[in-house]
Amino acid sequence: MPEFPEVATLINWLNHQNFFDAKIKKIIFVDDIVLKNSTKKSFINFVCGETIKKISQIGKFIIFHLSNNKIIEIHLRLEGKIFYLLNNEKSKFPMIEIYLDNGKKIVYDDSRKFGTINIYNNYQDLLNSTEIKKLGKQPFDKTLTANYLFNCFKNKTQKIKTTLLDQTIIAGIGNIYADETLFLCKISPFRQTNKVSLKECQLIIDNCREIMSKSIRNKGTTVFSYQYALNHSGSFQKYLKVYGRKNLPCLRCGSILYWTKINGRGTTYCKKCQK
DNA sequence: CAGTTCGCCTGGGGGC
DNA sequence: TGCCCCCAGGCGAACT
Repeated sequence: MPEFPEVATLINWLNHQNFFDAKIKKIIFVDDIVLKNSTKKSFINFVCGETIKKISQIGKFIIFHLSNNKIIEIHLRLEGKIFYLLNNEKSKFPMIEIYLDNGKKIVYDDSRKFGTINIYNNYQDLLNSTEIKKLGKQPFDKTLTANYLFNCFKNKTQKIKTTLLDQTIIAGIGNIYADETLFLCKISPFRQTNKVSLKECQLIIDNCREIMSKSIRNKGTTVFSYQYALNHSGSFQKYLKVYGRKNLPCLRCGSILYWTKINGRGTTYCKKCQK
């Protein structure tokens, strides 16, 4: 599932494609369920005739900046993908195909239909939107500090695993990087959030950044069907220490890794190493 | 109000 | 080989 490093990889890839002067010509919908604040008709009216200027990231959100300051905001959720294809190429589960006047198309592909797409008249409207406004710090934001985290954590009694997935605190951590970060920090996913020390807050930030940087260098983690482009997958799964390794020996102490559900999320951890 | 559970959705993997 | 069941999970809504 795309988390911060996978979204960053995708955006980096897209920004290296050459569609920035091409005009959007027509849109074909297979399914419009991902459109949240527009209809097929208003979406078509909004984007047709525009060009894409650049693509940026906020947490797990992908931001398409169009001509005339228009914005398309995409969240891939679990299985969403964005492909840049020749007109005669086909992805597996296309939902929206955006045809450009250069013989190619941008395809939003999503087998589970969980993704979301919103449109905004300008960047400020995007920043004022409920889903963006409530986001916390991004992983590499300089203002993400131990003190900030400690302050967010101090009144929380829920398990730290749940808190790390809370996008209003750190925007971009998902299930894989939450488990990996806690393992590196030697913190049990069951630990009550307000029992995490200031020192451990710094550890969480450092380890989270380290894993995410390494993941981005490896073009993300491929589990299930993640691809950042058609037939291009990441390879960070090779370096995962706990996620997907249930019942395998801990790479630090050798004891068997446990798997459980915390707030409905699969969680793999080492009972011995993580306190 | 904080914390937890539910439901959205469907391909694919496991069991038989 | 085919069929059934159920799991995967981000996040908003509903619930406790």
